Order: sequence, then structure tokens, then C-alpha cells
Amino acid sequence: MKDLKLCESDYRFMTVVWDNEPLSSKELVEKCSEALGWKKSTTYTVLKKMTERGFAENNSSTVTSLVQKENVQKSASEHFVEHTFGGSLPHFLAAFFQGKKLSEEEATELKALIDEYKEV
Amino acid sequence: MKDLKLCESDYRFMTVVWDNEPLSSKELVEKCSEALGWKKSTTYTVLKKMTERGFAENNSSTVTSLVQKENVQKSASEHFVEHTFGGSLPHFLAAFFQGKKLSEEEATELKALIDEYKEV
DNA sequence: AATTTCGGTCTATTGTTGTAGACTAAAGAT
DNA sequence: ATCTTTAGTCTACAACAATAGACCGAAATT
Repeated sequence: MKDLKLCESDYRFMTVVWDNEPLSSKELVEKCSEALGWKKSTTYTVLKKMTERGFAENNSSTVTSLVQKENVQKSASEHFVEHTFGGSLPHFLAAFFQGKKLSEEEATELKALIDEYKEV
Repeated sequence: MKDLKLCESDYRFMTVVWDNEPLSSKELVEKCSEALGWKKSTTYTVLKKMTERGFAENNSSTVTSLVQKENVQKSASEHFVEHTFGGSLPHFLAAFFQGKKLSEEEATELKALIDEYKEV
């Protein structure tokens, strides 16, 4: 699998694509202007980079994504946990929860989520 | 609270400090050479930046940290979850778990961790 | 006294990120 | 046929990240 790592602005750009695809490049320019405050050429510059890297496609002015948001997020999450916590999710959670108190509802929600991914 | 965000190489540097402090600047140069493959001047350059930003201190050639690893990790984690998942931990976990199966032990460990941070 | 080591700075280079202005070719409208 | 959108490229530039070579004063060693 290719490298799915995106830098911040590229990720923000892809978010606009994911949330609106398929859309025309013109609409994309508008959306990026609204959501990110970008100029037209900025949008096209990043769009081109994303098509070159295989993250998106621009076919006769219709823009679509070529990678799933979920996959990119998963990759980014693993990368972060790997680099910051040596891959340990418990370490990550301990850091994230530091100084916090989880409500009963939050705790229950998280546990339910864990159960969803538990092997049977 | 000041901004605790560190870029990758600065974070790696601080890891060496945290894992070995207090240590002499000479030892730090050695450790950074071993652990990161850095030259002496690289270590000093980053050390200086870290002292200027208040992350570390160099007192008569003895180097110590001024911020806790846990705080920096917490800050980095929150930043990541905020930017990638709009601050939603469940979203983060769902992405992280995607395509994974948690063993009984892992699930139990995570749930115990959650309970630790549950308000009483 | 001369040499080496220690502790450190200063400048510099290369790469990446983030952003946009100037320009252009083709298509559509008048 | 001209004018104007549309769609897009190409160059550029500032900021920051990542790294290190050259240099230098002070202290220790020979």
C-alpha cells in the first residue's frame, strides 16, 4: 500500500472533496474558498498535487477522490500513535485522558466501541 | 498555557532529554548521535531552540527539561484528534481500529483504562 | 607555552509547506 | 469576430523544518 500521509493543508483540501464529491472543479474552487479561504490557483495547485499523488481525480472537470477518507484517517492515526507512543494505544489514551474525567455516558460509549472491534 | 506543539525532530530531541535527564551537554551530544544520528552542531542548534522556547534548560552544561513529557504528549494528542477528527475520540478510535480485531486481553485492558478516568 | 578538548554560536544549505499572481487555451455568449 | 467566462498551468515566494560545517573562546592537558 502506498503512503497515505498527507500534510495538514492537503488533508483539509481532501476533506472538502470527500464532503462534496462528486463536484465540478468550479464548485471545488468555491467550496475551498468558503471553507478554507483559498484562492482559485491555490485550489488548483493542491488539486494537481493530489491527482499526481493518486488521491483524487479530475475527469473533464469533475473531481472525485480515489482514496477513502477512512483509510487516510486510519493511516494518519497509526502513524501518530507509532511515532508519539511507540505504537501503544493505551499510552496514547492515558496521555489523552490526562487530567480529564469521563462521564458515565462517554465511558459507556467508548466501551461499546471497543466491543465492536473485539474478536468473536 | 503556552503552545506545547513540537515538530518531529524537536520531539525526538526532547525524547532523548526526557529519557536521560539530567545529563551533561556532552552526553546529550553523544546520545543524539547514537539515537538520532545527529552531528554535534545539530544537537546544539536544537538544544538552543528548545531552551529559547522554554522546553529545556542548559545550566553550566547540565541539561534538563522544563516541560513534562506527559503534557507534551497530551497536547499533541489533543491537537491530532482535534484536527483530524474534529475532536471526537470515538471517531479516532473507529478509524484506528478499522480492519483490526482486538483480543480479549486488549479489550479488557482498554476498558480498565477507561474506568480509571471515569468520574466517580 | 603549546596543544587538545569542551562547550557553544553563527551561518548556511536543502527540502517542504502553504499560498497565490500572472498568464493562457478553449469554450460559450453577444 | 469579439468578448468573456471557464479551466487550468507555471512560476514564485515566504515561512519553517532538518541538518551541519566552520569557527571560536575557555579550560584542561602535555
